[in-house]
Amino acid sequence: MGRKVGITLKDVVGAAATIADRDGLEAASLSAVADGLGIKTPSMYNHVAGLAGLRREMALYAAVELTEVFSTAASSAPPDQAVRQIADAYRRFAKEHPGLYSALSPAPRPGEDDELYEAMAAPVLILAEALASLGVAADDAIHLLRGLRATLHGFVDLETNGGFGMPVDIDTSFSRAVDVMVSGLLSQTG
Amino acid sequence: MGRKVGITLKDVVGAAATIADRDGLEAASLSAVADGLGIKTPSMYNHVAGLAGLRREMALYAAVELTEVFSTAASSAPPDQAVRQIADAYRRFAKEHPGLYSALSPAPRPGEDDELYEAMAAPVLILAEALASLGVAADDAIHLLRGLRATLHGFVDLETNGGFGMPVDIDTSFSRAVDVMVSGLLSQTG
DNA sequence: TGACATGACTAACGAGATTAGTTACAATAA
DNA sequence: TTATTGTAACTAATCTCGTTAGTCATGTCA
Repeated sequence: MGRKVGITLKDVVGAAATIADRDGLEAASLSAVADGLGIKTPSMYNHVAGLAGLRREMALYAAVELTEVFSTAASSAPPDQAVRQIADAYRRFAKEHPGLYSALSPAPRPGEDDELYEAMAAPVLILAEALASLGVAADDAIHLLRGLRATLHGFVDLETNGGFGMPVDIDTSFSRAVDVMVSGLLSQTG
Repeated sequence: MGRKVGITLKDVVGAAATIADRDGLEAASLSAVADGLGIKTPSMYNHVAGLAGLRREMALYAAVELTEVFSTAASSAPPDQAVRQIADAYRRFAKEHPGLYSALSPAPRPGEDDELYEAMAAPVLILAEALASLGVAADDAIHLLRGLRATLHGFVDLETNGGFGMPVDIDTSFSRAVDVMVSGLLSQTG
């Protein structure tokens, strides 16, 4: 007993992410993750602050990953295509990592967890920059950013939770929704 | 013992909704609802099929309520204002009944629960009619309906889960998002 | 070499969901 | 009126999880 197995926080979050992406966030319980790592449930407390702590680490990891995904998408395209590239990357991330994606909600209240708050703000800032490069007026920026975020999040959330019943091509629906939102933004701001 | 208290399914769902709207869907556990009704947890099984059954009844109730809210909103305005009225009513419902609203997700897979499926389709149909009255082409109807649903759902979900950090007027953001989506729809379809 | 921090462990408890079996009451049929 | 039956409450017991407390082996470092 007491054998050190050499488990790192990365291992813990990785195992949790794997379970969550396969079976849903709820399935990534302390006991399931411990099982996956080959340790007993109470030993999880040597790595994370209980279930809430595990969820927090998953959210942090998800935010960092999403930031990188956004960053790659934004820089791999001409500025006028950045928003669309980010939108596609967002949806791809959510579909490939549904468990991690759902770990991003709810967001911490301001002042509750600054590190996580910053990490979750990062991808939003990248999207904001991409919008700015399209010529969105600074005055309207926050409103339009919110609208676009709502459309992106709402779409992938409905999609992964079975909200779209009709067997009509969903890729097309997404592309159209992003087009409507982006072109709508521009026509409003001139 | 064995006293009949005269609890109806309506009572059960009502008590669950009250708890869920106040403390979140998770808080509406079988034991918490039983407590609220003054009965023991196992007696809940005389009214609903376990926790999953309770959630299902809550979703059904929420869908019926939302349908009525949509119906009222759609008929209390000229056709060209119906979509906006529905959008506002949608957000109001989600903010007044956050627990019930979150009970609407996930949706049942087709064939899994026809009654619930139909009930949840009803408000979507009302929104579809309102869109049709704006002159959206039938060909595009499904894509555009999905886009609008995504924006509405994403907005209220982000709002209630603390996703909007900035202290900038959220009513305005919502109104702008709906405007963008609706006018975008129209310009795309000609 | 010995003290200490780390990270595993066992034991124990509480909350919640669930199942099985029991019982009181009300309505209805003989 | 009385016997029967269904409803809806109950207790008892079990399982899974999360959590805390306390223990112990191992590697590091003075």
